[in-house]
Formats: sequence, C-alpha cells, structure tokens
Amino acid sequence: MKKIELAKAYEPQSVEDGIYRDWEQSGLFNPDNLPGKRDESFTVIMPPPNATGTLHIGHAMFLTLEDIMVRFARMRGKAALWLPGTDHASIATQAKVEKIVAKEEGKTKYDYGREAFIERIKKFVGGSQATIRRQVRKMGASCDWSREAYTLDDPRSRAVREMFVRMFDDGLIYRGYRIVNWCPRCESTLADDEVEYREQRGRLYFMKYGPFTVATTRPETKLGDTGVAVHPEDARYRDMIGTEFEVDFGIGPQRIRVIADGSVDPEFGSGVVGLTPAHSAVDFEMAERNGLPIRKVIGEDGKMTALAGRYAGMTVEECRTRFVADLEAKGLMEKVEDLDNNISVCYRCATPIEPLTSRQWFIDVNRPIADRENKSLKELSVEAVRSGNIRIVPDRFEKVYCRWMENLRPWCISRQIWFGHQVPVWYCDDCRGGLAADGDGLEGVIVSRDTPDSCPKCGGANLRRDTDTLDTWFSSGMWTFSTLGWPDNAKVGPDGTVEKTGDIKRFHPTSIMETGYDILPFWVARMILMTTYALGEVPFRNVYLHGLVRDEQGRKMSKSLENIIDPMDVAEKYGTDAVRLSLTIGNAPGNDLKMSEDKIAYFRNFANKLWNISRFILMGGIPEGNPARPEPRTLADRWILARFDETVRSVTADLEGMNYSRPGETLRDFTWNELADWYLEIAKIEKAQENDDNKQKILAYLLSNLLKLWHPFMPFVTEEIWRQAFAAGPEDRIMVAEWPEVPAAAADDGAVMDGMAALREIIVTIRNIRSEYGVEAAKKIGAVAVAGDRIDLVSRHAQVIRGLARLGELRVSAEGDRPEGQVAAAVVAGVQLFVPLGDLVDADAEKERLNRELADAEKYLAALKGKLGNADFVAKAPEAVVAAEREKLAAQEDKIAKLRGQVAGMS
RNA sequence: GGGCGCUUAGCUCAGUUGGUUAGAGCGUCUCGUUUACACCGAGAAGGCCACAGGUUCGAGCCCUGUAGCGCCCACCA
Repeated sequence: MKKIELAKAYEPQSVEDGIYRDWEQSGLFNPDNLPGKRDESFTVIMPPPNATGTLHIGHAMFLTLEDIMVRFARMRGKAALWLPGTDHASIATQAKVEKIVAKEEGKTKYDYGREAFIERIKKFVGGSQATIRRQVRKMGASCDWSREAYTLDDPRSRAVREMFVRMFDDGLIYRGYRIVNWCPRCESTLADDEVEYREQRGRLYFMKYGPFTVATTRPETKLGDTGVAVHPEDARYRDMIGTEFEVDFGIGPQRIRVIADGSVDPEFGSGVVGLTPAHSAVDFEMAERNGLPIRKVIGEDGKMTALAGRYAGMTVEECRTRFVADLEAKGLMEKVEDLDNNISVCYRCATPIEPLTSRQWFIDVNRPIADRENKSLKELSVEAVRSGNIRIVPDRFEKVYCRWMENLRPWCISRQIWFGHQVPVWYCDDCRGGLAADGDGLEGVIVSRDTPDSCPKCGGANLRRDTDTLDTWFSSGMWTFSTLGWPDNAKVGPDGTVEKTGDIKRFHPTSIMETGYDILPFWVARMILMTTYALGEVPFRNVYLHGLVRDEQGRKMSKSLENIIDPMDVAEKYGTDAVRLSLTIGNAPGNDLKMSEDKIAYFRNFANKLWNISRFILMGGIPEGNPARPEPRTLADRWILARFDETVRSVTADLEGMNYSRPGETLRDFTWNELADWYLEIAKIEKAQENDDNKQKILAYLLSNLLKLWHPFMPFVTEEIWRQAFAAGPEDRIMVAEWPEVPAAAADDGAVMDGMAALREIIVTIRNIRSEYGVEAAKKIGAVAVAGDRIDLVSRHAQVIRGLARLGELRVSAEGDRPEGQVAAAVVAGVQLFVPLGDLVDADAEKERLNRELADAEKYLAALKGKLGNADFVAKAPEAVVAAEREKLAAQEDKIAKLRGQVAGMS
C-alpha cells in the first residue's frame, strides 16, 4: 500500500496549463498515435469559430460538449478524431475590419484598395486565430491540432475551386439575372436567410394609378412598375384582368398589365397591388409567371437609375420625398395612412435591404443530377434526413429542417465582398467584347480550376477575372470533407461513384455534428446539400443541436446589458472543470441554458469535493498498480459496488445516446450523496473493525474508476489526481485509460439495497430525533432498537449506527425491550427505536408526535386498502404491481401496530 | 398568418415506453470546527405537477380544448 497526501484544496490554476501541454505533447489528440487497434473511428469536425476576435461562453459550451463526446470515444477504444479550425466568415470579418480601420485609422476600404485591404484583414485574422487557439486549449479541448484547418487556407481554396467547377460542369451553378437581396452598405448580395426583419412605423400611400388606386409603402418603386395584380375573384376588377394601360408618374408613360393572383388580399389597401418586378421578390415571381418585363429603377449604388427619369441619381430617400411631393402637387396622392410593417435588414450591419435584380451566380437546387439518380440537391438533402441516415437531436428540428429545405429557392452564391474565395471565373474580352452590362448567356465565360493563360476558345489573352467572391457558407458547407483531404481522397469513377481513401475513408461520414440550432439552416443544411452532391453520402450520422447561453434572468448576453460572462475569466477564477460542468449539467439539447457565476462557483466547490474525497482515500493508502476489483465484505461494500456498477451502466448508456446532462447529474449524485456522505463515513468505522487493507482496496478501486467516468466532464482535476495517485509513469494518462467495465446486476442486489436503505433510515431517524429535541451534536446519547426480523442487520451494524448517529450506546433486542423513563420513539423499516432523553422529552408532546405519524400511516393504509379492494385493479394491473402494493400494505400494518404499542407505552 | 416548444418547490430544472406517499441543486430556516473537505457536515420547512374535460384499474406522463410565456418561418402591397 502506498500513501499519498494531496494538497488540502484543489488549485486548478496551478495545474491546468501544464496538463494540457502534456496532453498535447503526447500526440494523443491525433488518432494516429493512439494505442491499440482502434478499428472503429469516431469523428467530430469542430464548427469553425469565425475568425473575428475572441470566443464567448457559447463557444465554451460547444467545446465542452464536443470534448466530452471525443474523450468518451477515445477511452472506449475508438480512433477518436476531433478536427479544429476557423472560419474566414467573409462578410462578418470584412465588416469587423472595416469598423476597426474606420475607428483607428479613419480610413475606408477604398482608401486601402482591394489588395491592401485584404492584406489588412489577413493580419487581423491571424491575430484572431492565435487568440482562438489559446482559448480552445484553455477549455481543455482534446482536438487534433496537426489537422487544423481554415476555410480560406490553400487546401480549402483548392477544394472550393474544384467544387465550383464540378457544379458548373453539372449545370448546378449558373449565371442568372434574378432578384437578390442587396445590402447597400456592404455593397453585396445576401442569401435569403442572411436577411432579418425589423418592426417599423411606416406609411401607406394611396396613389392614383391609371384606372386604379394603389396602396404602397414605397412609392418610389412605382417608377419601376410594369403591372398590377388583383384577386381573380374580386368583382370590382375582374373584367380588367389581362388588359393593359399606361400611367405617367411624371417620367413618361409606363406600360402596365393587369394580372390576377390569388395571393392578393382584396381587403388590404385598395385591393390592387402595383407590381415592381425588379425590387420585390414576390413581384418578381409574379412577373416571371406572367411574363411581365423588368424595369430596374434602383441601382446597386442605392441610387435611382436612368430609367427613373428626372429622379435618376437621387438616393432612394431623396427620391421618395420628391416623388411624394410631386404626386401631391398633381393631386395624385389620395391619402396617407400610418402602418406598422416589417422591413428587411442586413444581418451583419442592420442596413435596410434593397431587393433588386442583378446578374449573379446561383446554385440550382431543383436540377436533376445524373450521377445521383436524377435527384435534385433539394431532394437529396431532404431524403438524407427523412430516410434516417441523419438523426437530428432533438428530433423536433427534423421538421424545421425539412420545411426549410423544401422551400429553398435558387441559392445566390456570389458576393461583392472583397474578402473570401474569389469565384474561379474569367471573362474573355476577345470572345465577347467583355461582359456586357446585363447580357445573357455564358459567351466569353471561362470557369477553371487554375488561372488560364488564354481563352480556350479564341486563344485571346485578354482575360479578366470575375471580382465576385463566394458566399461564406459555400466553403463552410464543405467543411466535413474539405478538412479530410477532398478532392484527393475521393476519386470519382465514370459512373459517379466515389472511391474514398485516406482520412475521408477513415473518418467520413463523421459521427456527430454538434452545433447551435440557430445555424441549422445556415450551415447544417448547406453541409448536407454539398456533401450528398460531392460524396454521395451524408456528412454526419447525427446532428446534436445545443441552445443559446443566456444570463441568470434568461436574457441574451450582450455588451450593452453588461451581463457577459467571459469563459476565460471564469475559467481562470474557478477552474476550467467548473466552467465545463456548469455548461453541461442542466443543458438539454435544443434548449437555451441559463448561466450565472454562482452556478460556476457551485461546480468549483464540487471539483474540490472530489479532490477531498480523493485526498481522504489516498491518505488511507492504495495498492500499487491498477486497483483490481476487490471482494466486498460488508453490506455497505456490496451496496456501494452495486451502486457504482449501476452508475457505470447508466452513464455509459447516456453518453452513447448523446445525453450529456444526466450522466453529469448521475455522477454528482453518486459521488457526493452516496460515496462521500454514506460510504466513506461507514468505511471509516468498518475499516477499524477489519484487520487488513480490504477497505482501502475497495476505495482505491472505486476512486480510480470513478475518476475515469468523470474524466470526459472534468478532464483536468481527474488527470491531476490520476497523475499523483494511479499513474504507473509519466506516460500513463487517464485521458487514454480504458473506460470501466462492470458486471451485470446481481440477483441479490435487491436485498442489498433494501438492507442499506433500512440502515440509512434508522440512522436518519435517530438524527431527526436528536435534532427535534435539540440534543447537542457533541453529546453522545443512548438508544434502544427493538429490531424484530431486522435483528441481524441492526446488531451487525451497531457500531455503524452508533458512529453515524453519534450514540454512546445502542442496545439491540428482538422484541419487547422498552427503556424506562421519558423516551422519544419511532418506527422505521420495521424497527422500533427508543431514545431515552429524560427531561428533554415532554411526554404529551411526544405522544402527539407519534399520533400524528400514526394518523399519516393510517391514511396511507386506507389508500392502499382502497386500491387493493378495487377488483379491477387486482384483475388488470400487472402481478408485480399488485404484489408490491400488498407488501406495502403489510409493512404499513406492521408499522401501525408498532406505533400503537409505542403510544400505549407512553402513558 | 403558419409551425414548434414551454408551464412541476421562492429560483433553475429532472421525472425515458402510464404503476412507491412526485425528486435534485440553489436559496431560506435550525444546529454544528466529529483530524478528507466550512469550496464542509446534520436536520427542517416548502408542490390541487398552468386550467378544464376525456381515455384508463391507475395520469405529472396519453388525447382534446383553454390561457399565459417563448422561439422559428412567412410576410401585406
């Protein structure tokens, strides 16, 4: 036996960094270096944090959850890979640097110029990445840094170009003139889901409009109208459907066709909608269906175009003011009403979105793909989830996903942002004479993996590269496989099948994608779409969605509310393990989590409790080497081992089922409420009665394996205790220890549980009596137990009862041994307890207390009798349930009889 | 407008196919330095499980409806 003395309290600050360094240097984060065969792989690709600065508590949460998954898999003998990385997040990062440059240098991106500004962004990103790497390490994340990736590094850029070319060749990427969301501040398009809506007090203008009156919130767009829509059943206008007329808003005549559409609400406004195909998504679609021409009056610069005649060159706001005034002057404005409505704004800079038609690159989500059984991207993506090939947790998000996917419109992938993957597209000036303003078709367009020297068609050398960059989600959509060596590790055969090699073969599809429910459509959906296309398989088997971290009152954390909890601050203050537990326990998938510093402090206390449990056990001495499973000797031994086994089974099953909160609770309850509060206290007494090391062997076994169970949750404190106590040498780390295996539940476990429960009840009851009569804690009193059938149990554990209930003497008899004088009495688990307390006991009060208990027991008895007297219950309920009720009835009758005896003895 | 979720102790939440007298942590109150731990220990109080019906021998759990709260999607020109 070796005795070890741990420090009096756990000090995370002094050990965490060193432990992480050791883990990292061991190379064991890389599955290639793990010992053993490891046939089965387990892969998590880290959702790459945006390289826009620092990590927040939400990142700390996902790092914790993913680390639990990976550490568990690693300990269970799997080739566990957790691949880290960062995202260039084009719009977000560029916007951030624009802000910094404006504030610190008073410059705009134009002052820099495109090349120099991109360099400036790269510098900023480099700093962010360094910070992020440091922070990820601080959280204890056991990710494989040797495989770290960045969505904009060279391998990923190659993959993106490859994907673009392949999709273009398959006709899935096309160039089209369609309506897009345009952010005038970012000077770029946005995807539909990058648009947010804000409530706004607006106005509804009723203007004279040829033969109609049209209501609009944006009068200036009427300059771009080419039609009006009415409800097909609207009697007022039915006869006019299909007719054309001209209006003149002061810029010359506009030809307007009347069309019918069921979506028009006859009750709203005048029941006539002016159609502006170029500046409203809904109108655009109606125009497409009815062949209306497009008339673009607002340009990408946010100013009115030449088609707006005298208003050309004005900003939208100026134009509105002038136009409204002009209409009023001409008596064409009927009335103006107040109206609350939603306006769309950019999700990055909150600038109002200007919908407009533009020539952009799109992904066609509806086009059948020959190599994929003629299914479209949309169909493939829906099928991946519907078929069960991907499981989403919690499952209610499957519906959200499917609905979103089914309603997907053409995905606009080109952005006019500078920072990002430039589209691999060149235009040949010789073939086409350059890219005509709004020309159609693809003449003169070259799509290529590498930079072409000359035009493949005409040999001309006057090539210009398209300046557009790709939607940031295009590259992050490829994240699960671009990080594993795509395209080199996935050769496509002539029939479209994919032959996987290297890391893709070994680690793809990945096991779990753990991410926030808020980016289910943004990201998860895109990954499924891109992966089913590129690899013909799903990107991941499971999606685990976490919620948002909120403050104590359930509010979002924000700078303005000053309620931000910085994960680095609290990790430093309370220890990383405490922060991790506070983010795990009580955290249900798909639900938001309320966080507070008090909660973290509570888990700091718990880490210290575990430390002190270890300290106590190790002080008593542990056997050399890995503690084997010892033979239980006493009831308590049997009980704690059975409880431990059950804990192992339950924690293992939960972790396998992607439940991370409950195993934390299970472990905390076992560690604190059973091991520390009961078994350790009993062990102190029983150890003195045994003349060998059996107790310490049991304790060592329990501790070493309990540390393993805790390790995925609290990697640092468990590794530190392991290192000081159980490690065979510096290379022996709990991180790669084998996950505990325990025998199945034994047949006599029930009896063990029952005996232990009785023992605990007896002790608690005596403690209760002491407390009730205000007996000083230090004072040893005597007690008598009339134990009946329990005589064996009670007499064998007399020492334990005396110790834990602080009794001087405990007299045990089978029956009829009531002490003289004033006694407090109780019946528990079939045992009568008498505690002679002399003058402390008021006989009347005691009698009343017993009578109250008697009344409760009788009430319960009546309920049981009622239940068992119900013929339907006895006939229809399962036998075991009925038998259990009968047992309860018998126990209750016994208790009542004994209580009556005690009451009688009082007088 | 459409969809989803929630409502259990003062607070945060468990409660897995319906079956002990509904649990835990925090907080509150009482007592306590028993040599692992005051970042601790012992004990206590505290709940018509939102409401109303229904199914069932039996409902916190299943079904229907109502109310309140929250979220997502669509979006009215």
